[in-house]
Amino acid sequence: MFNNRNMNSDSLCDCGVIHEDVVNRVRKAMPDNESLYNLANLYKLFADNTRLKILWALSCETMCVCDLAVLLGMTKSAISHQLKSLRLCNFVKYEKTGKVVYYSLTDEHVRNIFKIGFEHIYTDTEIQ
Amino acid sequence: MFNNRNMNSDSLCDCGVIHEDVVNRVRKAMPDNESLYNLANLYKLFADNTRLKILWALSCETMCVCDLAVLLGMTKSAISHQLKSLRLCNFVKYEKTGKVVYYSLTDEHVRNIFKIGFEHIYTDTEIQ
DNA sequence: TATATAGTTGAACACATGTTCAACTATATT
DNA sequence: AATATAGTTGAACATGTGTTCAACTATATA
Repeated sequence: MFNNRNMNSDSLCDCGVIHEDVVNRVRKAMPDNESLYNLANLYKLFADNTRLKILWALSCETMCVCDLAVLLGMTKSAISHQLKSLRLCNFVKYEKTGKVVYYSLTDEHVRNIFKIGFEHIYTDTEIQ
Repeated sequence: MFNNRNMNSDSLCDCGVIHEDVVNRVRKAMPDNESLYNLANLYKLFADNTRLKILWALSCETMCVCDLAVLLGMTKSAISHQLKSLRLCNFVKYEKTGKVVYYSLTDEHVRNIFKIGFEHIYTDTEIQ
């Protein structure tokens, strides 16, 4: 996770600029590279089936690692690795009680992102 | 893009269920696999730096492939490949005028998704 | 103290994917 | 008709990344 591909910033490009004014205006309007990098990393967390299911499950109820493993039919190890990514980005928090670690969502952001995502899916493709 | 990893659905898991009632409730509340799969694919489009920049640029102005290539310092080929993915998911539309192909956003969904994303980034990490 | 279970971790592996390259189409210009 | 430019496409390549496996820690129980 969280790796950039090489962006070749001092760029010789294989084309003449068609609309230099447009390019200049947009260049000024673009967020800085760090913000865009962080934003891409945020979406990466939702871009994997396993993590997406974990997030959805936690948006329903607090669950321990075993619960999630059984729900998704995967090993505790696989789940734990993904939970680590989600923890590092502040999407989930956890609480240890005896041997069991309970995970839950940190805040409402995840639910909001789900909502917006579903809106797109169900607006233009099937159904409509 | 758009490949699923093996989900091992008829699962022997290496753990006993801790809270079977929780698992059952959540299982019922989960969207069907196809919806989650589509949702993950949607977020994948935002999860790459190049595509993210293209989308942001197009959220500012209509641009041709050359404009985008110069803006991002990449080859037309690289840009074109990414635009194809964005087209297939109905995020961008295009119009050909002579030799030039102009791309723009299909609707407001992209801007909405950006907005929600930035909200998360600037709420819990840096700043405050 | 010995054993069992919940969970984490790092390395290895296999697969997914973004970029490059070369060849191609389509339109415009000479 | 020949040439130049905008853009697309498929294959090859290199890199990124999710899962597995084995070893480990921590807590609870016998």
